[in-house]
Amino acid sequence: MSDQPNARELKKQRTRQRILDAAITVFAEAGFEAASMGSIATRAGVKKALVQYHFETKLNLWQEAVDALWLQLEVLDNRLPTLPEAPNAEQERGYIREVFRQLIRFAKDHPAWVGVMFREAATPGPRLDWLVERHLRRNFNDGIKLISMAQEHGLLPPGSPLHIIHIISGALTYPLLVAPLTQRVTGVDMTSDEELDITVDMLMGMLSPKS
Amino acid sequence: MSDQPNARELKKQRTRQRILDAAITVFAEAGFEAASMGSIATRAGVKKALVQYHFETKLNLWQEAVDALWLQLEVLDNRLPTLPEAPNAEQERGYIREVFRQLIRFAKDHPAWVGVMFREAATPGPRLDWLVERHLRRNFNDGIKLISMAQEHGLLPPGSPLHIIHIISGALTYPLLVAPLTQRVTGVDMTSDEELDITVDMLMGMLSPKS
DNA sequence: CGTTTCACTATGTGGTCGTATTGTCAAATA
DNA sequence: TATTTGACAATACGACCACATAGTGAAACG
Repeated sequence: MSDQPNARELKKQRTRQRILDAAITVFAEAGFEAASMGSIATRAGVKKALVQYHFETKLNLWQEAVDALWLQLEVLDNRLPTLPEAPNAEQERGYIREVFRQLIRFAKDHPAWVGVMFREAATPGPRLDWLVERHLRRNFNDGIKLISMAQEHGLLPPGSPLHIIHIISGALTYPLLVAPLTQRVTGVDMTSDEELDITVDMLMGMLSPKS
Repeated sequence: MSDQPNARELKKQRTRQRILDAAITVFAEAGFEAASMGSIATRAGVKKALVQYHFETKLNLWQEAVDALWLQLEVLDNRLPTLPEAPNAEQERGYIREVFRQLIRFAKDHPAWVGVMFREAATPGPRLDWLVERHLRRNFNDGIKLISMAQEHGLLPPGSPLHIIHIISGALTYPLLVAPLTQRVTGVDMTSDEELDITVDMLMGMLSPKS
């Protein structure tokens, strides 16, 4: 057969990946409409026609870029701690805190993920439909499951998991989203590890068992 | 002089306002780059050249649209309750709760405001610079002042007002931002008054005095 | 080593973008 | 009523867009 690592095939895959990386960045920064095949090509250091050659259409490039982006989520999954079998209260709080820390750090380390996520989530349309069926529904269900489990362990206050996940997600991602604004107004970089930890600690304090 | 309500001048101002309203909507939905003078003209029911005639450039139209949008904030200011002189604990909690409710309801009733806000806040650039100096710095300082005051009254937990305002803002606006996504995944409309109230109550519970 | 394959390039097309120029015609003015 | 004004329209321009087509040249292959 022909799956020996051809020098030709290898180079092809490398350029493909270069284009994909550039596409992820540009799509996240500019949004689908404002991003252009030309700017993606330039950022990847290739000719515009080559992007078209490898990915046919802009929509197809976007979908493949999104898939590549979501692949990185598996890295996050592997970083998330697992709750010990018979944990004490101390261990439980440490667990949920660590989950929050990993979540917000992942979001910080993958601004493209946050960018794409928010740009598409805010606008109904075929791209959101595709994204929901392809990735987001599963992500969402996983999140709900995590919240429910944490509630059963008394780690989170009771109440609708749907609303809790919105509040937590908002509290964790908002500082990253508007970081350019905050930076401009206050000079503080809310994406630094120190500020992120403060945010997590504050949220933990708010979510702490029974007032 | 000439400020009697000319029939000519009156019609002019009416078309100007029509264009401005259309611009607000389109800019909020599509973002600056993806919004086009043509689509704004079409939505306003006028010819594209007329938009150019009234507002010269796209950037200028955007700035005037943003100014018109921020004018609506004054309505919010008037709706916000004032804290009684010597309030008891009950009144104080009612006060902060009402502030949250008015904030989230304003955001719901003015999706264009939220749209513009987030699209620009997330992307550094000259438009964000302009927006900060023109409106956001003042809005931000007002917010910080409100948080600090609430803290002094024991209405909010102690800690950096900067982080608290981020958490609260995120918790309140995130559900609205990703509402199209949530709707698509769960069928629940997080922008309905009932769901908004649940969110506010839950946030109030988290922020309640001393755990 | 001659032939074929294909990653990549040069060039083109129809469309839309923001912007500029010129024309038109009814209302305001004197 | 004769003239001027100005809100609005018609048209054009160069730039850029996504996408299409016809090469080209070096690596792969028989």
